[in-house]
Amino acid sequence: MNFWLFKSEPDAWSWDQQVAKGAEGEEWHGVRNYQARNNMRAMKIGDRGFFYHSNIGKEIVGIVEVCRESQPDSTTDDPRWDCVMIRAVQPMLRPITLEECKAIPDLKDMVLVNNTRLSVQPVSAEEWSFLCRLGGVDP
DNA sequence: GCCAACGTTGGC
DNA sequence: GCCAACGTTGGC
Repeated sequence: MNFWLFKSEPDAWSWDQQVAKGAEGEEWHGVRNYQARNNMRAMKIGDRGFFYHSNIGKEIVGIVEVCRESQPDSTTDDPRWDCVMIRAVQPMLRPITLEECKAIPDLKDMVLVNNTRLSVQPVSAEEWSFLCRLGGVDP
Protein backbone atom coordinates (compact mmCIF):
# COMPACT_ATOMS: atom_id res chain seq x y z
CA MET A 1 0.00 0.00 0.00
CA ASN A 2 1.16 3.53 -0.76
CA PHE A 3 0.55 6.73 1.14
CA TRP A 4 -0.32 10.20 -0.09
CA LEU A 5 -1.30 13.69 0.95
CA PHE A 6 -4.17 15.72 -0.51
CA LYS A 7 -4.20 19.48 -0.11
CA SER A 8 -7.35 21.52 -0.11
CA GLU A 9 -8.25 25.02 0.85
CA PRO A 10 -11.05 24.55 3.35
CA ASP A 11 -12.88 27.48 1.72
CA ALA A 12 -13.14 25.42 -1.45
CA TRP A 13 -13.45 21.89 -0.06
CA SER A 14 -13.07 21.11 3.63
CA TRP A 15 -12.61 17.99 5.71
CA ASP A 16 -16.16 18.41 7.04
CA GLN A 17 -17.52 18.38 3.50
CA GLN A 18 -15.45 15.31 2.75
CA VAL A 19 -16.82 13.57 5.86
CA ALA A 20 -20.36 14.50 4.81
CA LYS A 21 -19.84 12.52 1.60
CA GLY A 22 -19.49 9.39 3.69
CA ALA A 23 -18.44 6.03 2.32
CA GLU A 24 -19.41 7.02 -1.22
CA GLY A 25 -16.55 9.50 -1.32
CA GLU A 26 -15.92 12.34 -3.73
CA GLU A 27 -13.93 12.94 -6.89
CA TRP A 28 -10.69 14.78 -6.20
CA HIS A 29 -11.31 16.88 -9.27
CA GLY A 30 -9.86 20.17 -10.37
CA VAL A 31 -6.21 19.17 -10.37
CA ARG A 32 -4.46 20.77 -13.36
CA ASN A 33 -0.90 19.85 -12.63
CA TYR A 34 0.89 16.95 -14.27
CA GLN A 35 2.86 15.88 -11.23
CA ALA A 36 -0.23 15.81 -9.06
CA ARG A 37 -2.14 13.96 -11.77
CA ASN A 38 0.61 11.40 -12.16
CA ASN A 39 0.52 10.79 -8.44
CA MET A 40 -3.21 10.10 -8.67
CA ARG A 41 -2.68 7.75 -11.61
CA ALA A 42 -0.31 5.75 -9.43
CA MET A 43 -2.90 5.26 -6.70
CA LYS A 44 -4.62 1.97 -5.99
CA ILE A 45 -7.89 1.30 -4.25
CA GLY A 46 -7.24 1.11 -0.53
CA ASP A 47 -4.24 3.46 -0.58
CA ARG A 48 -4.38 5.91 2.29
CA GLY A 49 -3.76 9.61 2.41
CA PHE A 50 -3.68 12.59 4.71
CA PHE A 51 -6.20 15.38 4.18
CA TYR A 52 -4.44 18.71 4.58
CA HIS A 53 -6.00 22.16 4.92
CA SER A 54 -3.93 24.76 3.07
CA ASN A 55 -4.08 28.50 3.69
CA ILE A 56 -6.50 28.23 6.58
CA GLY A 57 -5.25 26.03 9.37
CA LYS A 58 -2.27 24.67 7.48
CA GLU A 59 -2.64 21.34 9.19
CA ILE A 60 -3.27 17.67 8.57
CA VAL A 61 -6.82 17.13 9.73
CA GLY A 62 -7.79 13.62 8.69
CA ILE A 63 -7.17 10.35 6.93
CA VAL A 64 -8.75 9.36 3.64
CA GLU A 65 -8.80 6.25 1.49
CA VAL A 66 -8.75 5.89 -2.28
CA CYS A 67 -12.08 4.33 -3.25
CA ARG A 68 -11.88 4.62 -7.05
CA GLU A 69 -8.81 4.61 -9.21
CA SER A 70 -7.99 7.35 -11.68
CA GLN A 71 -10.66 8.19 -14.27
CA PRO A 72 -11.43 11.24 -16.41
CA ASP A 73 -12.11 14.38 -14.37
CA SER A 74 -15.83 15.04 -14.74
CA THR A 75 -15.31 18.79 -14.43
CA THR A 76 -13.45 19.13 -17.73
CA ASP A 77 -13.55 17.85 -21.31
CA ASP A 78 -9.79 18.09 -21.52
CA PRO A 79 -8.62 14.47 -21.81
CA ARG A 80 -5.34 15.25 -20.07
CA TRP A 81 -6.92 15.44 -16.64
CA ASP A 82 -8.23 12.66 -14.53
CA CYS A 83 -8.61 11.99 -10.85
CA VAL A 84 -9.31 9.44 -8.15
CA MET A 85 -12.16 9.33 -5.66
CA ILE A 86 -11.44 9.44 -1.95
CA ARG A 87 -13.52 8.89 1.16
CA ALA A 88 -12.95 10.05 4.71
CA VAL A 89 -11.72 7.36 7.10
CA GLN A 90 -11.19 9.20 10.36
CA PRO A 91 -10.15 12.57 11.70
CA MET A 92 -6.80 13.11 13.36
CA LEU A 93 -7.26 12.97 17.10
CA ARG A 94 -4.81 15.83 17.13
CA PRO A 95 -4.31 17.81 13.89
CA ILE A 96 -0.69 18.31 12.92
CA THR A 97 0.36 21.72 11.72
CA LEU A 98 2.82 22.51 8.97
CA GLU A 99 4.85 24.43 11.52
CA GLU A 100 5.18 21.26 13.56
CA CYS A 101 6.23 19.18 10.55
CA LYS A 102 8.93 21.71 9.72
CA ALA A 103 10.32 21.48 13.22
CA ILE A 104 10.60 17.68 13.29
CA PRO A 105 13.90 16.30 11.97
CA ASP A 106 12.26 13.00 10.94
CA LEU A 107 10.03 14.95 8.56
CA LYS A 108 12.62 17.20 6.99
CA ASP A 109 12.37 15.38 3.65
CA MET A 110 8.58 15.48 3.48
CA VAL A 111 7.24 16.87 0.21
CA LEU A 112 4.84 18.99 2.25
CA VAL A 113 7.80 20.76 3.82
CA ASN A 114 9.88 21.05 0.66
CA ASN A 115 7.46 21.58 -2.20
CA THR A 116 4.69 23.83 -0.99
CA ARG A 117 2.97 23.98 -4.33
CA LEU A 118 2.33 20.34 -5.09
CA SER A 119 -1.29 19.59 -4.21
CA VAL A 120 -1.24 15.78 -4.42
CA GLN A 121 1.96 14.29 -3.10
CA PRO A 122 3.50 11.02 -1.94
CA VAL A 123 4.19 10.29 1.73
CA SER A 124 6.76 7.67 2.73
CA ALA A 125 5.79 4.73 4.94
CA GLU A 126 8.04 6.10 7.67
CA GLU A 127 6.47 9.54 7.50
CA TRP A 128 3.04 7.95 7.50
CA SER A 129 3.49 5.94 10.66
CA PHE A 130 5.31 8.77 12.39
CA LEU A 131 2.50 11.22 11.68
CA CYS A 132 -0.22 8.76 12.62
CA ARG A 133 1.42 8.17 15.97
CA LEU A 134 1.77 11.91 16.47
CA GLY A 135 -1.85 12.47 15.52
CA GLY A 136 -3.17 9.76 17.80
CA VAL A 137 -4.55 7.46 15.10
CA ASP A 138 -3.76 3.91 14.00
CA PRO A 139 -1.33 3.70 11.07
C1' DG B 1 -1.83 41.73 0.68
C1' DC B 2 2.71 40.44 -0.56
C1' DC B 3 5.87 37.64 -2.65
C1' DA B 4 8.72 33.37 -3.51
C1' DA B 5 8.56 29.25 -5.92
C1' DC B 6 7.18 26.99 -9.56
C1' DG B 7 4.49 25.69 -13.79
C1' DT B 8 2.80 26.97 -18.32
C1' DT B 9 2.60 29.52 -22.56
C1' DG B 10 4.16 31.39 -26.63
C1' DG B 11 7.49 34.02 -29.49
C1' DC B 12 11.63 33.37 -31.66
C1' DG C 1 14.54 24.04 -27.80
C1' DC C 2 15.29 28.25 -25.17
C1' DC C 3 13.66 31.64 -22.32
C1' DA C 4 10.87 35.74 -21.03
C1' DA C 5 6.43 36.75 -19.56
C1' DC C 6 2.80 35.55 -17.12
C1' DG C 7 -0.36 32.96 -13.95
C1' DT C 8 -1.16 30.28 -9.77
C1' DT C 9 -0.31 28.33 -5.31
C1' DG C 10 0.24 28.83 -0.76
C1' DG C 11 3.08 30.40 3.25
C1' DC C 12 3.80 34.41 5.76
